[in-house]
Formats: sequence, structure tokens, C-alpha cells
Amino acid sequence: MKKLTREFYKRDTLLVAKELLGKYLVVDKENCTLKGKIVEVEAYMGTKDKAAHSYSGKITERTKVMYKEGGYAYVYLIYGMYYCMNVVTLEENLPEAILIRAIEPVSELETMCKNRYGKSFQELNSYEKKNITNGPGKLCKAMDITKWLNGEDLCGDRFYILQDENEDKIEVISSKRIGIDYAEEAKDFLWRFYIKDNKFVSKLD
DNA sequence: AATGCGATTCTCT
DNA sequence: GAGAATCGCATTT
Repeated sequence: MKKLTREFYKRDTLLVAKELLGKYLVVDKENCTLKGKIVEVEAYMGTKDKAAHSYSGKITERTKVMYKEGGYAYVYLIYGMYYCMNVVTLEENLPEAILIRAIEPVSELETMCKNRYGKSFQELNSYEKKNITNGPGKLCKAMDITKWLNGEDLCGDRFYILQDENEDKIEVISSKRIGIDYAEEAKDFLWRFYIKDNKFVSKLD
């Protein structure tokens, strides 16, 4: 498995979004390495996208990470209790990013269960087992992604994305983004992408 | 200083 | 399907 390079991230956001599907998100901790296959993403297309935090070029303490060059992590708190993780794309001052909406657990499933529910996998009921990492807030809880990883370089050693050289061909479904009803015309853009028939996708159309 | 609210999730019904 | 939880940020007084 090979780590994605800076060049990978500094390309067209919609292209990078689709190519992130099937890659492996890794959080390297002192005692363990959490790993999950990316199965669902959404693209946020910068200053002209009414759903994006960077709409109209607004720069604040929260959004400034979006203005970095590609390959940095933008992690923010939502509803006072959940974190969402994004991958920044393009060159500096082009504030586009990709929200990771769901992963499929690959390594450290037990740790993820502990992080999410404080219980082992075996102790989970069937509803909990289905809901470990199938949402942007859930996967951050499971992988212990918090504000301490905001601005982290994904080309570094603690938080990165791997590519499987023998990756199977992936069937990509495009659909409308979730939870952005306020975004007027932008709410209908097909900027959500997920792997067809994958059981860990957060919501079916 | 005060207000309003969100790229969500969970717990009911 | 509705309502609550909970807090940092952006905006208004």
C-alpha cells in the first residue's frame, strides 16, 4: 500500500473526490493504527458553492484551513458534539475540500467500537453494528478524529490515505449532497459520490 | 454581551 | 418522522 502524494490532492476536486473512493483512511496512534476504506464522499466547491463554508471567499478562524494547498485535513465541530473530516484539494487560496461521509472498517474494529459505544463488537446490538462508521460524525468518533487533527498534513505520518495497488474497479454513484437544504440551487448538484452497493454508505437515494 | 444556528446523530413514536 | 442534545462560530446589539 502506497501513501497518496501531494500531487494527488492538488487536482480537480470532483476528480479527486471520485478517486478517493476505495482508498484507505489511516489514523496512526501510539498503540494502534486505525484504518477504514472510504466508501462515500461529498465535494465542496469553494467560493461559488453556497453549501461550502468557504462560500463567497469568507476566511475565518474555522475555515482558514480550507485555503491551504491540497493534502491537508479540515476537521470541524458540528452541532456542538460531532466532528466532520475533510480533505483539502487544489492550490493554496482555492478553498475546495472533500467531506468523508462514510468508511468501511478495515483495521482496529474493536477500537472503533470502543470509541463509538464504549463496548466491544460482540456486545453491540444489530442496530449499533450497522452504525459504527456510516456517517461523517460517526466515523470521526470511531477513528478518534478531533480538532487536534485539524490542519494536519495528510502527507505526514499520523494521518494519511493509502492506495491499494491491486484495487478492484469501483462503480461510482453520483447523487445530491445531504443536509444542505439552505444552499438554494447548489443543493441539487450531484456532488456526493459513493461506492455502488456498499453496505456502509450512510444513506441510500 | 447576546443571539441564532449548523456539511449530525440518537431516541423515541 | 419529529425533537433534543450541545457548543463554537458568525453575526447582531
